[in-house]
Formats: sequence, structure tokens, C-alpha cells
Amino acid sequence: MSTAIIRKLEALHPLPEEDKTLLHAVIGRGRSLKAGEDIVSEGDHTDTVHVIIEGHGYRYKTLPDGKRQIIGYLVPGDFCDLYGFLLDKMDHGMAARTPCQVAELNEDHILMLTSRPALARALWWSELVNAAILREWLVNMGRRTPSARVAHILCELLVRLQVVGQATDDSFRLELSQAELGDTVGLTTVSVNRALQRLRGAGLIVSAGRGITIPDVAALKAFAEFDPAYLHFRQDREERP
Amino acid sequence: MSTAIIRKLEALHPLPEEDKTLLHAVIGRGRSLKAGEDIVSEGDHTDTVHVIIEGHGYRYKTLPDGKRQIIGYLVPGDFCDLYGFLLDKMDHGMAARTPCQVAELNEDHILMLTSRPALARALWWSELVNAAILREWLVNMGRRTPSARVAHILCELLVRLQVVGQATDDSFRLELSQAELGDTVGLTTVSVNRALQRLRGAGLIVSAGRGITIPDVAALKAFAEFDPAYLHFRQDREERP
DNA sequence: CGTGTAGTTGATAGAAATCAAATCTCGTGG
DNA sequence: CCACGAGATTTGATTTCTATCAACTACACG
Repeated sequence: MSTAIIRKLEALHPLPEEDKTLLHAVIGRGRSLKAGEDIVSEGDHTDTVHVIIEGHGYRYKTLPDGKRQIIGYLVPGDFCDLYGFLLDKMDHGMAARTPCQVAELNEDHILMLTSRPALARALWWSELVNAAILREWLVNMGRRTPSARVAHILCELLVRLQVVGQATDDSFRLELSQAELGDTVGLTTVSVNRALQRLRGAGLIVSAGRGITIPDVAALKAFAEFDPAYLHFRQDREERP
Repeated sequence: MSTAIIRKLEALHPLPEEDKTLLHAVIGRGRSLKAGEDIVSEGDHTDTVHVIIEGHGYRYKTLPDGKRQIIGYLVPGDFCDLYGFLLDKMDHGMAARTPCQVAELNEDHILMLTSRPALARALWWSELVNAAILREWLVNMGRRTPSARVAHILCELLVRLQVVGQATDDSFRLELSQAELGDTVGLTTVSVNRALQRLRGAGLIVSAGRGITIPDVAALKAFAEFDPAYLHFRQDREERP
């Protein structure tokens, strides 16, 4: 089902019915990936565009000494490498964190999609958002405390999962390990663990086993200085005139 | 003179003569900005595209407590906000670090440029590079030591300035204050100062007054784990088959 | 020749990394 | 059903690093 993709794109720009039909037709069922598998590996060339239908993944870079930095999360509806076929080699890898369904579109499919004005605009927006997320992460790493960093990531995932219907108003299922969180915010697992404890202690999050609940979303957002404007979703654009 | 712009775009994708002529015609002389002035402010809407003709700038975000995070440098040839007119509000600011000449293109100009296949491709590449730089900076902040972080930024600036003819093989003029470097790599000025001292002590850079020289570029790149591949310049693409 | 900005230095407190080990979770096979 | 093992989380002790604070110096500019 390509509903997540449509939900995400429509959160960025409204789509006429024909465009949604076209999307359904083009996306299909997708390929299944096991947890841990690479969607596209660092240094690979790809001439297809990968789209997450189901499951969660991340973008990463590996350093010479084996350390890893996660540079983005992939959730249902996300286009992994809209630009990819232009590049000779991917400058970062993408991996499935959970089992995933991933569609692979070829250049013709993409041309078909981008020849529709509304779709082209939605896709273009999605790339702008990707860049905006990177900028926000940079601020997060450079200038926030460990617990605020973790909180900020949680807020972002909450909003992004809400858009595709995978989170309620105040909770979502989190399969992120603390090691992955650490590789995301530039901390060790020990520090992430202690940051989570501080958040729990402050009553900002409720449990971090197999699903996390945020008792007071506004409080967590305030603590993390989270402003969803950078995600450029329509609902947030309209809120602020 | 729009030579820097042409040099940068050609480093990404070759351009036919007509395209260069068009660029010259469209760019013009540009607007003068004083050091410290905003090119585009955070939260502003703009319906023109800003291009750096001369001078250096940076992208930044300001936090509620007044702290600042620099999220990118702007050097001659860079398009600041190719996408800008799509956005209702800019999610980050751009400022001139030195006196700048900045061209302002309107939507018609951009359409004119993007209707030329080679130019469209070069501009598209330049956006891919912008995103790639952000990813690399994330790795830098998350996983490298303070002196490696600083060294990495220096390497990036060296290469980017070389492309537009503002750096020799091993030196360039650096007007970056240590405070700015700190806001870039997430350190205090004191730590930046000490990181620079370590780099000087190791013989990796030579002086950091009004121009810095890198006695052994390869050594600095190795120390910073700098691989120019992420900048996707043609010369580097061809080096690695 | 003062004044302001940027750079440098030293001392100290606080925070995160590191190291090592204990505990917990959960799927698997006996 | 229970024991077992791999991987994840948690904890405590210790070391190392960075932020912070507070001078002090160097230098450009009016």
C-alpha cells in the first residue's frame, strides 16, 4: 500500500486524484528487506529511486575507524534517493532498521511523476525538507544538551510518524536502540542512557522499551526547543500566518 | 564578474558557451552588502534567488537563548536559496561575513537558466552538493575530535575556494574568527583556540592570522579524514573510476 | 593614545567518555 | 516449560575533555 507515500506528499502539497492513482500504479508492492540490510550501500551507484512503503530505516556514514554517524531517519513515505541516479556514487548508505517494504522506481517512473505539476512540487518540497532536517540536526548536535538532543529527535520522529499515521497524538512505537540514538546525536550509549533517564525523571517521556509515550507533548517540545516549522508540513505552515 | 559562478558550476557539470553568456547576462553586477549584513534573514520570505558574486558569507540559525549555529559557508559562485521562492519563510538566515557582491535573480531568470539542460543539471548538482556538505558536517560534529573538526572545515574551504580560484594549492586567506569557527563546529572559542594550537603544533597549519597556509595538504586531509568526494567536483569524480 | 575586538592563557568545575560489570529481554532449542 | 545465549540496557568508578570564568595580550582604528 502506498498510502504513507501519499499522506506524506499531501502533507507537503495537495495532490489531485489522478496523481494519487498514478502514484499507486507506479509504486506497486515493493521489495522486502530484512532488518539490518542496506537499501543502498555507501559508494554504490543506483539507477532506481527507492521509496519506503513500510518499515523504518536510516541514512548513515561510516568512518575509517568503524564509527558510524546516522544522518537521517527514513520512515514510510520517504523518498530515499530521488536524485540518486544522477550521482556516480552514493556518498552515504541507507539501511533498513526494521523489516521494510521498499519500492524501486526507474527513471521513467520518476519522469512520469515529475511531469505532473502537483507531484513535482510535492517531491521538490520533500527534498527541501530533507535539507532542512539536516540543518536542524546540525543545530541539535552543535548547540543543545544531550537530553535536549535526544528529546528533539523524539519530537521530530513523533511529528513525522504522525503525518503518515504511525503515531497517535502522544505516543509511538520506538524500535530505536540506544546505540542508534547515540550514533544519531553524537553520544555514547552510556550517555544516551543517562539522557533518557533524565527525560524520564523529568516526566517528559514515559517508557522506552517497545514504544514510548509522551505524557505532555508541549512540555517535551518546549524542553527540546522543537519548532516543527522546519519540516514544512502544511498544517504547521497554516498555523503561522 | 560572474566568473566564480561559472567556475563553480563548470566544476560540477560542463557548460556550453551560450550558457555561460546567458549567465553573464543574467547575473549582472549585483548588490553590495556590508560585512555582517543579512543576505536573507531567518523567517523572511524572498522571491529572488541570491547568488554570491564576491565575498564570503554563512548560513546560520539562532537559538532562543541567543546561541548561534553556523550551518554552512557561502563562497563566490554559491546559490544561496535556489529553492527560496517556494518557501513561505526561510528556515535559516544567511549573512555576509565579509563585504559581498550578491546577485538577485527573479523567477524568470531562474526559469531561463533551468530551461537549459546543462545549466539545469549543474544547478541541480549544486543542490546535491549542498545537502552532501550538510551530511558531512553532521559526521564532523558527531564523531570527530575538536582539532579534526576544525581541520575538516579548513580542508573543505580550501577545496571550495580552489575551485573558484581563491586559494592556491596550499593556502588561502581566512577571515574566519575563532568565534565563528566555534559556532560552526560546536565548540567554544577557547576550545577552538586550543584546537588550532594543536594543529599548529603538529605542523598541519602554519599561521592563522589573516591567511592560513597548509604546509602539507595531504597530511591535513589525512588528519581530518577529509575525502573531497562528497563535494562531487568533477576533478574528484574523475580521479576515482 | 585610548578603546574595542580578537586571540591567548591558566585555573577550576562539570560533563561526557571510557572501562568494567551486572542486569534485563527475548527468542531458541532441549 | 525452562535453560541458555546474544544483544540491549543499566549502573558505578574513573579518567579525560570541554565549558566556564577571569585575566591578560596583541593589534587595528579613530
